[in-house]
Amino acid sequence: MADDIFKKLVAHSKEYGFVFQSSEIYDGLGAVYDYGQNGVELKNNIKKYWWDSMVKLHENVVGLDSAIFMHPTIWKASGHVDAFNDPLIDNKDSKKRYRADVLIEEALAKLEGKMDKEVDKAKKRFGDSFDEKQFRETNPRVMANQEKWNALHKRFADALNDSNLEELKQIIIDEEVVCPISGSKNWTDVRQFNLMFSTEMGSTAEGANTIYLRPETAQGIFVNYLNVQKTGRMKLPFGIAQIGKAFRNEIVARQFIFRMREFEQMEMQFFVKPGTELDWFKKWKETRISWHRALGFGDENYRFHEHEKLAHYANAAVDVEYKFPFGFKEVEGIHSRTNFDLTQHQEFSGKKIQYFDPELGESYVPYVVETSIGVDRMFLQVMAASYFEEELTDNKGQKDIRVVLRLPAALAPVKLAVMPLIKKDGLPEKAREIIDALKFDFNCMYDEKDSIGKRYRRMDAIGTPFCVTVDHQTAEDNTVTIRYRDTMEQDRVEISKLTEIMENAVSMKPLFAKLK
RNA sequence: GCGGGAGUAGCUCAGCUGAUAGAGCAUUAGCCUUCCAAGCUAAGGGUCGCGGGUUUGAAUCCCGUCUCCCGCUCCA
Repeated sequence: MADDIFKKLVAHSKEYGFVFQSSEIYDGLGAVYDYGQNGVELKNNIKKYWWDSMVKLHENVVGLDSAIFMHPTIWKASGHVDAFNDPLIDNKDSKKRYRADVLIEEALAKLEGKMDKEVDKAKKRFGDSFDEKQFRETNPRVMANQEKWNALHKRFADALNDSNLEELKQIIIDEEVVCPISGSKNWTDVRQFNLMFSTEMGSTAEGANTIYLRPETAQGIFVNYLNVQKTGRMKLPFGIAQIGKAFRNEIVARQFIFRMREFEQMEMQFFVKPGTELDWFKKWKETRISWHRALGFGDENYRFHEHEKLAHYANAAVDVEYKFPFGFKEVEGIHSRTNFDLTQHQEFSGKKIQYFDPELGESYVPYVVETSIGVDRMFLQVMAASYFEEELTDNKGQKDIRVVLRLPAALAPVKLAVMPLIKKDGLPEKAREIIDALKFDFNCMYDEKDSIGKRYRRMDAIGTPFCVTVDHQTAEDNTVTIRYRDTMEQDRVEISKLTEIMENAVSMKPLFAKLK
């Protein structure tokens, strides 16, 4: 049932130019998607709603746009390099997963065991006069094993050094390593499980450095903390907001645009005095939920999910979850990140990252409260919340399904469609005149093809909140009809009033008024 | 990653056990003019995901591969 709606939503997103699979004509690229002509408008509007609510509405929050490429040491400091960087291999029979390097180390240990056994035996035989070093260097069986060990060890070290995964697998095959559970040698390829994408910077092979595509935008804010604080003369508490792309090489990326390998984040890091972070955490929690609720998708569809297990950097964490067709899922996270990140960067960079508190007369590393929302998840949430299939009955008693995207007007990709009732008698020209007057302020669309009812439905499908129709009366008194997407009702209004009507209707101000 | 299902026109799908690729909607052009889809006429659009194999002949059978969906697993 719910699944059905989700499928329809995916199909609708494609059919009406919201979301396309990346590289579709080449069979697609896993978990990467493109935004189409309507999708990009909706996405931009979502970003604007967030950006303005953060940066414009808060005197002490400023923006930033940091680069995707960053110094590789940043990811050591943040913990991303060590956190998840192992060569893994699966046994196809037991379906158990092992670290390939550990399996090889065990093979090495086995050889060591063999040699030790020989040594022990000899020790017993010769007693006190036994010279272990000499024995090891002369006994043919020990020497053979030592040679094997040396060769294997070198091969292993080289493979690790070059991150040569094929070689690691070959070692496991050559050493006839078996799975302790299934006892089989039926292995998958060795895969490097690193959530970060890497690339080379520098055009010559010798001079090239491995750098990573950022797996989160937050670090770009932390490393610019001093720049912004000093040049902006910012006083604690203050925040830095950023919207940008991040990349994660997910093992399992699923559910349409919910979990993608390339995605966009809207993050705000709020720097506070140590000891006050939990109060601010609470405050931002309320602010953020009110931002979601202001869109009018129903308060009951949102809930908080408090984290019990906390990440290494956090002392409090909560998710804002929305009731998707496939269940309650996270759209935003609010985390109290303590002073972990700034302290780490202070250590790794050797630069002091502190704030001089004029009240206390002393310096400290600020604590951080983060709000982090996925643009793409938010996009999916808005689509899911707006998609309706309405059953209508026309005056002949015929049943009919109307697909309508009840997008908040401020977010709608197209704000206004202007169309001539029929495409002659000067009506098209008049319609274009109206568009020319409005197109700089509102995203408008012209349509003259097919019956007026059909054109209204097309606009419903992409969530256009208003349709203006030019008819024969327009030439007489300069009025048009304006038809509302949600009620399907219409009013007759003067052309000269359209700008004002539209301005009020598509403004984000009413949304902002509801924010805490 | 494992298991299951799927991939045929822009969308939704039909095409049974091998023999010249279909429908509805959508699109384009023309006619008609009518404020809530489905009026008339015509047209365009698919080497049936891709590669290989079996066969006189493959959308259909076999193998591989890619992508999507569901479940499990993994992870923040």
